Amino acid sequence: MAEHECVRLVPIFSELGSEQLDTIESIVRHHHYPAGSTLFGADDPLDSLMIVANGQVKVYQLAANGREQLLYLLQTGDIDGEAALFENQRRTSFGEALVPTDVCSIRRSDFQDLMQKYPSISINVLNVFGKRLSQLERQTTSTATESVEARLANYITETAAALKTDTFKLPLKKKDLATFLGTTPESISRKLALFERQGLITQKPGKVIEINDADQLLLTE
Amino acid sequence: MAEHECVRLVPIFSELGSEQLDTIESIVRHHHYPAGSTLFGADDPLDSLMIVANGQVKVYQLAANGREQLLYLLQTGDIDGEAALFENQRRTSFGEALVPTDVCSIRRSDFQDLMQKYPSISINVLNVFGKRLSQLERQTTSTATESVEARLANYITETAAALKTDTFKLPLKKKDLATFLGTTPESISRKLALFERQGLITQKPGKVIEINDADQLLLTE
DNA sequence: ATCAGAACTTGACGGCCGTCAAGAAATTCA
DNA sequence: TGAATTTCTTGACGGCCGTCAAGTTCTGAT
Repeated sequence: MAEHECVRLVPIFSELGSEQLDTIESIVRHHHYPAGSTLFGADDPLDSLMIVANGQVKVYQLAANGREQLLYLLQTGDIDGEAALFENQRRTSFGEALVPTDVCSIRRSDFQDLMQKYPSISINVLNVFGKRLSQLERQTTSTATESVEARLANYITETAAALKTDTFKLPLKKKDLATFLGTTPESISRKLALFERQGLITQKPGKVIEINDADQLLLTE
Repeated sequence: MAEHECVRLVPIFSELGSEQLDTIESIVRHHHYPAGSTLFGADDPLDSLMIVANGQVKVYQLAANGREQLLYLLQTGDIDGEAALFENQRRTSFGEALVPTDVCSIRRSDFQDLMQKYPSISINVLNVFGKRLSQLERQTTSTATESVEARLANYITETAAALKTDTFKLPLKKKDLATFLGTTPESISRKLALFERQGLITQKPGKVIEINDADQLLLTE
């Protein structure tokens, strides 16, 4: 892995010059996790900011009743760790590598120093947090007020829109998708079968979905 | 209303000196809203950071199906406006004054200048956002995976814990509480009656609730 | 204090969807 | 490639809870 790879790839450091990136690189720690492993505790304490240098990470939260909820699917370049930024914040979520994943971490105190020194970093982090807040607000509203059918229809059209294609492969297993949408794998199977019967989508082998009628899909209640 | 009242009362400006607060005060705009009015559009554009100087504000979001979801209940000193901080962010939520409320607002560009000049502000805002993110993560998980009964029990114990008392008045009408918890007023009535029958709480006139068995309440599934 | 309107409670009913189970399909690993 | 394991699908069933309705209590304005 080339040096600087990780810090140069993260949007939150985008305004910084080469020397400043070198400084940051010197305080960053590198880690590698095989697919399926848990990024948590171990040699990576909870009070660090994590940067996904390469790979994919699922971020879960555990509910009181033992169920888990998929909160985020982090991609290369994404960061995680609200917990890294403040004291007295108990982390209740945990990450799991979906594929072999490289991660860089910066300790809380180091990162706070950086933010003091380079205000642009804080502002960039604020942007990230703001987007995440908006996303979570929509997700909360959605799971609280809409049917499973509507949530799934919405997820499909949003994913297609993000990928700018009508035919795409679901990036998650049904079980993960279920915990993300606040439902069960069985319900997802059923609803997809329903959409297909209605002619709204076509299911192909390998979790591939083709959208036939995006407009009608969005009208699903 | 005394000058400086609003900027001096907000935690995000807590590290600043008196002169700096004067500077900020000069770019702040003051507003007053009677109880029940909507803080939105009108003379207050969407691209401002809002500070609740005095009063209470409900922040709602509208779902695709027309239902509304109560996201936050802002108190004096709280801020709102992720939307204020980035471009290209469509606001989907709206605020409503619960009681007569004073609000100060700072325009996005002004606030961004402030953050560049005084890094402590960004860091304080990050703290606020981080807490809000954590709260929303828990709320999402809760509405997605737990029963109405468990969510209500949890809300009651949390509210009591926050107020450090076992007897307290519900701060919201049942309808608002319902949209906050992702349920209906009828279900809340029923579940409270159930808790009372189980001896876990006692309901008194005026939306006052007394908790008799907090431990058992938390075990509700 | 009185009264109108809002908020709340309670019952009956029905549908959505979660659970359990069993068989089919797909993926992984040797 | 072939077998073992995981994932997925489909059916049957039941319970939670949302909806509608009607009666009651609460609240606030005159």
